Amino acid sequence: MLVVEECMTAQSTTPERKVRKRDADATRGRILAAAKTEFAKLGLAGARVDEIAERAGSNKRMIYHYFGGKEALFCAVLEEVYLDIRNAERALELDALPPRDAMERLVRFTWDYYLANPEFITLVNSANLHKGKHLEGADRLKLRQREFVDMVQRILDRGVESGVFRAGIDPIQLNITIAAIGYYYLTNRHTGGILFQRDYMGDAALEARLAFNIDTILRLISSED
Amino acid sequence: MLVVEECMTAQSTTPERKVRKRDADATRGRILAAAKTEFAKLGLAGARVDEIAERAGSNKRMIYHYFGGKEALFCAVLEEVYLDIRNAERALELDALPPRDAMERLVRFTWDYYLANPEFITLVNSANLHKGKHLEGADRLKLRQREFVDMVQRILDRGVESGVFRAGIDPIQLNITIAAIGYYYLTNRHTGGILFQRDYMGDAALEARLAFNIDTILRLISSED
DNA sequence: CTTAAGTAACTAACTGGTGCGTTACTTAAC
DNA sequence: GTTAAGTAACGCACCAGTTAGTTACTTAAG
Repeated sequence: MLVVEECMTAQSTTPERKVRKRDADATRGRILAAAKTEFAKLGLAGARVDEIAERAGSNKRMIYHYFGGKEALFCAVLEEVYLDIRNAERALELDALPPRDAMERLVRFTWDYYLANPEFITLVNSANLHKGKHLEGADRLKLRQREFVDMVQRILDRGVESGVFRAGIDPIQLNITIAAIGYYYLTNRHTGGILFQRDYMGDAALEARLAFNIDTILRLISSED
Repeated sequence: MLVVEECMTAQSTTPERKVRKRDADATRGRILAAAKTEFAKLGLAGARVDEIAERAGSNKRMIYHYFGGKEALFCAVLEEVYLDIRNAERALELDALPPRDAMERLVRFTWDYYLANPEFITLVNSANLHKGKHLEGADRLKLRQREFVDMVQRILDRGVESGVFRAGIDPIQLNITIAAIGYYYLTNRHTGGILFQRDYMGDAALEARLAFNIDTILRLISSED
């Protein structure tokens, strides 16, 4: 009710105020993690700011304090998950491997990463539903992306030089294809499982799909059969 | 078309009440079409029932009358768009083509269909965000899906028999891969355009991608280079 | 008359965002 | 070292605008 009950009892009234030890970075981090989970599960429109606050063990006010609003929080989540995957790819150090091994390792890694981080896929889908506008300001990410394409280009060049790959393959098209064959299978795992009516996410099915993907990519780039 | 025939000034009392000529099927169809557009653009949670009603030139009560609710309407939209694509594939009559031509035609068709019907992709993404539960009752669709897989199997068999395809290719894996390489490119066109920083949806880019996709599939299934 | 199609007004619950006060920590003057 | 002033972190309660779903009613059609 709107009954005004102030003025009196100025001090010492508020009985059960839970106060957390202060740690700005930790709170910010918990909010970001909770937002990642929530946005991944329900999308931007479906996610609830109250729910994110509660999951974070914080409150709504802090979300607005640290991030400015729901959409800005979504931007922060998106940039984080994209940087995470690009950093993980970089950590593979594929330049140190023979070209064929490097490529197979990249296909395997991409698949494993999607499988271990399903939020990434749904978050990217949500970003694209909103025409990518939440990613437009992420300049650091664009740089990382370019570095990644360059790395794939180097692998291709080494493979052509050593005769195992054919020449003229566009690293971006290859990149997109490597991502596509894993991403599609996993992003559509629910509708796929229903429509194809066969084991879709069991160990055997996942193993078979990965093998098919590796085969697809190697046949695409190999210089001979 | 959406011609609205108003019964002008029927009784002089309520001055501006627009009354539509009665046509249950047409109204149902307009609601379904409006819902398709709206769900595709904003997702299940982002779509607004009021907006769908307005776009349909109808009102909210009719949505509850014909479909029962927002989620049931989403189910109806989903089943419709899936049946549409499966019917279009069937209409290709690929059984009448030589196996290599049939496969190339299927890759082209899949790409063209996604390009011409971008709602299909975002609707499928939304369905999967909700774990596919809105598709579970669509039994007619499961049958169509199986027929489609069988057709791809027949093409593969004919190709093996005539020596142009290698043996042992799983039609479902192939199917998924054909869809994947087109779907991924288009569903992630916004983030892809931003991150790769090059022409992504221009005519030249689309043509190049289609060519790459055809090449990928033919290399995957061909018996020789 | 009866039935089904159609419409507008309504409501209860929700939701993103804020106002405003409180508490912990830092800093600097004395 | 003590303390007062300043600042950032935090929390509760609330609002104003939505939103899915409903009720009550009107009207076309057979």
